[in-house]
Amino acid sequence: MSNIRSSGMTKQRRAVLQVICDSDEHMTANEVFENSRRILPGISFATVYNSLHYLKNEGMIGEVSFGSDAARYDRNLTRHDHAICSKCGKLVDLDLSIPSTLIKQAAEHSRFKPESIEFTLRGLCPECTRSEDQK
Amino acid sequence: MSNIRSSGMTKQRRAVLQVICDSDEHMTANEVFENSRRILPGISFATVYNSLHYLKNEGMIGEVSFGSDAARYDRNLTRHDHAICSKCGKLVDLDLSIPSTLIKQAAEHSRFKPESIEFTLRGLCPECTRSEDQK
DNA sequence: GCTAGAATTGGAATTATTCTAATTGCAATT
DNA sequence: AATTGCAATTAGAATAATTCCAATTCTAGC
Repeated sequence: MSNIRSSGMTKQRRAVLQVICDSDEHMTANEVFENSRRILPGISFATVYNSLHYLKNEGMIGEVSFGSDAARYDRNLTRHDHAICSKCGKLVDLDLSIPSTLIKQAAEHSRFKPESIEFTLRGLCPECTRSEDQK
Repeated sequence: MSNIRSSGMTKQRRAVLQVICDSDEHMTANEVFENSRRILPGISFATVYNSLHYLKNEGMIGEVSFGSDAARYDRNLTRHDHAICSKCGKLVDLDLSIPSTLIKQAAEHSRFKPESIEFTLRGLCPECTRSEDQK
């Protein structure tokens, strides 16, 4: 039962979910913790992690990560892609239409049973491109 | 100068590079450290990280990461894609031909200056698919 | 209401990564 | 060829990220 009223939905988990749903950002676990404390002052870091894992498993939030930085969590559940700046680390969402032939190709090559697919562009964000040009 | 003989190529960095080039795996920093110690017993963990970052910047090794696990490093420098098992975490390389229209689309949407692109398939690996079926 | 078992929490421990003071090595100068 | 000053590199120590597991809280059956 992945409903907001389902039994597993404790007040801690609801607080974590609310924090993520109220933000446009891709937050780190630490940022989620800081914000969750405002709603539920006694919540522990471990519980935030438990909640993030739970909510991810229930399909209520998404997790992304790049390089060796901390993982990030967001409310965007629809399939989407990412662009990440190789200089400042800025992460933005993209909506691309991935050809079904590409998915088929990937599934065949890997012999995996596909669940989801994702495309990542690495490059310079507009701000960093500008500052590179000035050099 | 990203040459194996360039001045920045210290014995520590050479050891780290050798470890990665001698392995088929996508190793964590910890695994690289363990193996580097065999070549250069006194090397520190921090130096392994420094070396990994240096080698990555020089384009001599690749870094990938998924979810909140540790980042992984590999020798495969050619552009390639990944499939990751959502159950056991197994990571395999894929070679897909990404249509140039997709790259253009991504660059336009994000307004980023593209450097590299990557496609990720999440799903069940053949082994996990089999064990799921048996349930 | 009581009890056993399952689910959840959070303090403590572990693991991953970065910071920065100390060291090393190079190149210009004597 | 030794000396100096500077920049690059190293690695111990600190910090940050994540997980473990004992204690606690729920829940269902009696």
